[in-house]
Amino acid sequence: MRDVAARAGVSTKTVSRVFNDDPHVLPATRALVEQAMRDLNYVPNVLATTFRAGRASVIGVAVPDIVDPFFAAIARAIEDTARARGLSTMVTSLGDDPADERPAIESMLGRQLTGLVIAPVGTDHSWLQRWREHTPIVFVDRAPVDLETDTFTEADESGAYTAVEHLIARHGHRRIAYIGDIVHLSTETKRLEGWRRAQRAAGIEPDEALVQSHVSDRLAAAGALDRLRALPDPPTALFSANARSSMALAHVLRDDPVPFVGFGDFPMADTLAPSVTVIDQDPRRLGRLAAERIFSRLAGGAQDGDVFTVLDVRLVERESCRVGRRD
Amino acid sequence: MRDVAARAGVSTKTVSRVFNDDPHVLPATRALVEQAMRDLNYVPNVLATTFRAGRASVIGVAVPDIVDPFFAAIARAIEDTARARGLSTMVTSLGDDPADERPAIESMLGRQLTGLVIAPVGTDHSWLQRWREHTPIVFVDRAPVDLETDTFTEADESGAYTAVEHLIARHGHRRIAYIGDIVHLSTETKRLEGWRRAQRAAGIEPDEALVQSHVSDRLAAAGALDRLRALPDPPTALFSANARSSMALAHVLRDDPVPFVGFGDFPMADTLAPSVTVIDQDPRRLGRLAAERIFSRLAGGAQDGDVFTVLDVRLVERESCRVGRRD
DNA sequence: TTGTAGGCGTTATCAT
DNA sequence: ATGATAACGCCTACAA
Repeated sequence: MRDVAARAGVSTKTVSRVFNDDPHVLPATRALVEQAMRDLNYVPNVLATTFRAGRASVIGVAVPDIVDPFFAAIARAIEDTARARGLSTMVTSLGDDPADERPAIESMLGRQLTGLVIAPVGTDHSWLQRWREHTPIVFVDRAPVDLETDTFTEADESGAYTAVEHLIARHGHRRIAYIGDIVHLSTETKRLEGWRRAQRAAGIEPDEALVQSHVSDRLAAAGALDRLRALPDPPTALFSANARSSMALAHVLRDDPVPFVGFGDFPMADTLAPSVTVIDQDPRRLGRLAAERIFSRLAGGAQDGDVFTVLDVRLVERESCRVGRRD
Repeated sequence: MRDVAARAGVSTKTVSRVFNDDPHVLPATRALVEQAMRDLNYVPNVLATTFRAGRASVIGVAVPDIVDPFFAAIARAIEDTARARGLSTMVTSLGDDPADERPAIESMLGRQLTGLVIAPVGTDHSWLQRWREHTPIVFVDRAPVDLETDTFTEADESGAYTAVEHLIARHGHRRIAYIGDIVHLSTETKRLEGWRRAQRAAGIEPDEALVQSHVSDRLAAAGALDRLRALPDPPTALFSANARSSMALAHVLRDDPVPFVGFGDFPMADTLAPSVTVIDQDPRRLGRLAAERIFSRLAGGAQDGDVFTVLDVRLVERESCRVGRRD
């Protein structure tokens, strides 16, 4: 910048002004500076600007796993929204272990981000309270534990209700298993509640023996199915509480289908045979809303307190809910 | 930091030393400073450190689309490798338009990254030359155009050869269509070469009428199939040159299967009916090697010039290559 | 072992 | 409309 200033015969401040489109620069001066910038192909030092501003023009995104298309879609939507405002995006995959969450997130927060979007895996978020003074923090998909902050989730309870109610009312099932993964997540507890409520509404007392959790891969899915089938009164249909479990189940059920509805769409769900009936979420919308919330906070939208927004979901009926019954 | 120094009754430099584990600090002094840091819960300003160092402790990742599991796996591997060394990762999705590539990448490079990994979509990369002086740049999956730099690709030509040779030698096909997407990518041109060579090796003259490109979604896949079927001598088998095309094709062929091998595994490929025979790549390995190359450059590994590494691929035989013939 | 001085590149403030 | 000065927080070089 100094070189540019020298070449144009002005001060560095004027160069700075030209760069920031400050109107208080004579057109002639501006042209001179711009020419000098071109000659030296000057690139402003973002690091210095950032340092001066005390804030990185970066939105942080912390999700369980960027390889999961659901979270990738959220990240992509945040990225697109951020880029439209000239910000970049920094991504972290948190992994499966709740204990790794805090250091991973704190290392992002230490960078003085413009904002942070979290889809958590942890069991406590009270430690985030002190960071909130510096950085807008928004939770997506999963609610925080022991912390109040902006949160965007999907209609977990009513979506699960819809799925289970569909199996009961439309397909006549009375024994419906619940297949889930990480029990402490708000998504899972809500969906389990929906599973219970749909049954009670139909006069069925939920049988906790039909609840299988920690189904995160195909092996676990096969194990869960074995346990269910060994029951004195085995289920005639399945409700899978998340896409990861659904994908594992779909594979295990490939040659021996069981009526089945999953929470969350996933790649090729509509191409499998049978195609999988799902509760469809909208991860892009989730990501966009989360990013926009950060910007509205920055613009002073903190006045209205924390928002807790629940997005609608809808049943996408395909084939898996009506495959021939077993037994 | 000033506050900590004041509270501990030392200079800021000593605080700095404590933070950086400088051995030249008396244990007593160290304890004093650490106590003060705790009291004030001091967090060092990464922005300032970064600025001072002139380099952000960040690895950039530019891929066509982070929602694509193949690129997400590359990004995840880079992230894991980077994090093991205390670096963060910044991700950009480049999108489909080659014209958007340069500004997207330059906005990352302006941040003085530690290194940048690119899976490009563009048609020219000569402009990257001048950035290379400041930042190690590594290409993955796809080779750069008009630029020499470290590159990690897969065995595109021989992988395609293997796939097509399998359809010819094992399944007796002589009319095998090529279904691809973006023609100018090195991956696609190499795979097309492999498609040609496998046929010539079997005494078949490749028929360019069997080449369909721009198959990026289901609609395009259906159109390509229609055109192929309208041929006087339609193909009896298909080779899909990338996972995106394969997923689209698998959907369109769902109720009317055609013998089919795809380049690149994809989610649920082994669960579809028929399950899809693919050439399996290893995106995690690609990502890890790319990240490690950046670190070895930083450590002075530039001496050995640019590397151009080609990773092996292997055929994963499933069902789709041997479904009943159409004709 | 500890402290002082100075500068990284940019921009806000206050003059002119 | 333009410029001089100082400051952001940290760390290197050097001095004590």
